[in-house]
Amino acid sequence: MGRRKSYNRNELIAKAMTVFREHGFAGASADMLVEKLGVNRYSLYAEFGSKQGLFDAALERYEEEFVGRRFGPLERPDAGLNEIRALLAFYGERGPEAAGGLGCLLCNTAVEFGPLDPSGAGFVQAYFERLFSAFKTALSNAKAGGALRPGADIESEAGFFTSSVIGMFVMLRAKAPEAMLKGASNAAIAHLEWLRV
Amino acid sequence: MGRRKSYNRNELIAKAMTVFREHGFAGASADMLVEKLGVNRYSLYAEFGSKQGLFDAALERYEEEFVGRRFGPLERPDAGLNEIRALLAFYGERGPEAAGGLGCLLCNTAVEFGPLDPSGAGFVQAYFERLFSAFKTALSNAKAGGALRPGADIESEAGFFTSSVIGMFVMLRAKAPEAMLKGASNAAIAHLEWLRV
DNA sequence: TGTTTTTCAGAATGATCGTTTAGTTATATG
DNA sequence: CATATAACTAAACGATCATTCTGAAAAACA
Repeated sequence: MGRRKSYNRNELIAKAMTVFREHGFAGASADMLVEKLGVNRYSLYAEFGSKQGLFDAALERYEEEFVGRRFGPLERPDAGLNEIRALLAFYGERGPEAAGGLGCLLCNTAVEFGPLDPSGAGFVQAYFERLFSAFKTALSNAKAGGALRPGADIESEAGFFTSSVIGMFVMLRAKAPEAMLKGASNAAIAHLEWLRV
Repeated sequence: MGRRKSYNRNELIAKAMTVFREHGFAGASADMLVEKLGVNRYSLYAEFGSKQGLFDAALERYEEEFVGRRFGPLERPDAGLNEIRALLAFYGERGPEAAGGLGCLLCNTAVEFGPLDPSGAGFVQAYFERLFSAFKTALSNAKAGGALRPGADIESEAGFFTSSVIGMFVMLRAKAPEAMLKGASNAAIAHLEWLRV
């Protein structure tokens, strides 16, 4: 039995999420990670194998925590239009100071890497599918309960809401003017209310 | 009078746009730029001063050509809902194979740099303002001509359409499933038609 | 033809990159 | 207390980075 670890893996991943969210994968150097995570580089490589390995762990954690927290409510069997509305309102109310220009890590990664998937883990595609599916689930529930306007195309509406929230993530990331963000959320909510019968 | 240039500045910028669009700023090395632009590195630095200078020229060109081409129609004094519809249809019909997973250079840059503006030229903020303003112009024209549903909040709708197209740019960039993209465009168009009287 | 000027081709510079290494330190066990 | 083991510290490694430099080549002019 040798020297005990003076770091906690989960804490490292949590800090890494913030660094990668702010700087991207390419913009976050190993030196920066060492400094901001407060751990020596030997332990970083021992624990995660590589910078890419740490990045993958951060993406996975982000999916579980952040995406799960925000989109989980839409995935519940009893989810409906109210859950969608709460989500849209949440993002619209945040304003440019919220999350300090970080945006969504998975959305940022989608843009940074484009169609490439260096680790082959498919985090970005899974993310898109999850958002799309969450909206479809909630809309389908609303339809089954007779709460959705007849003739509403669930596939289209789900794609629409997915692209709306992704657009909001980009605006949050780049600290776009607040009027744009609030407008985006308000109009999306108005459209949602129109869908409701 | 000495040796003549064997490169054309405008051609270099056009090629640079594609390289930066695909790889981002950080992901495009000087070696890569030299190779793909077909020019020697001395000329590159002589012409643009730095990699950042070339990048800025690419952003400016992109704004003029691509953003101008797509959003220019919305900025015309006679622009209305038809121009918005054509724009949404254009992006929705492209599919994941279009533009080879490139997305929109300015949108990609917004995500890559977040709130930072290394060159201080404000290209990203100007881009957001332009998109927002273009939608506002077209919607205002429609309202003035009595073609817009009474009570429609132009600021909200403009923010909404801005976030929708930005969301589509991210989907195009990351080659998201085609159903999501088509759905996003179709629902946005349906919403636009609902706004029309 | 020689000279001057500009661009090209390739190498070099100093710094940074991701990752590994070697010596030291801290811990548990016998 | 001595030993073995694991983590820490700091440096090093080989490669890449953006930018500059140097000699060669190409062009126009006298």
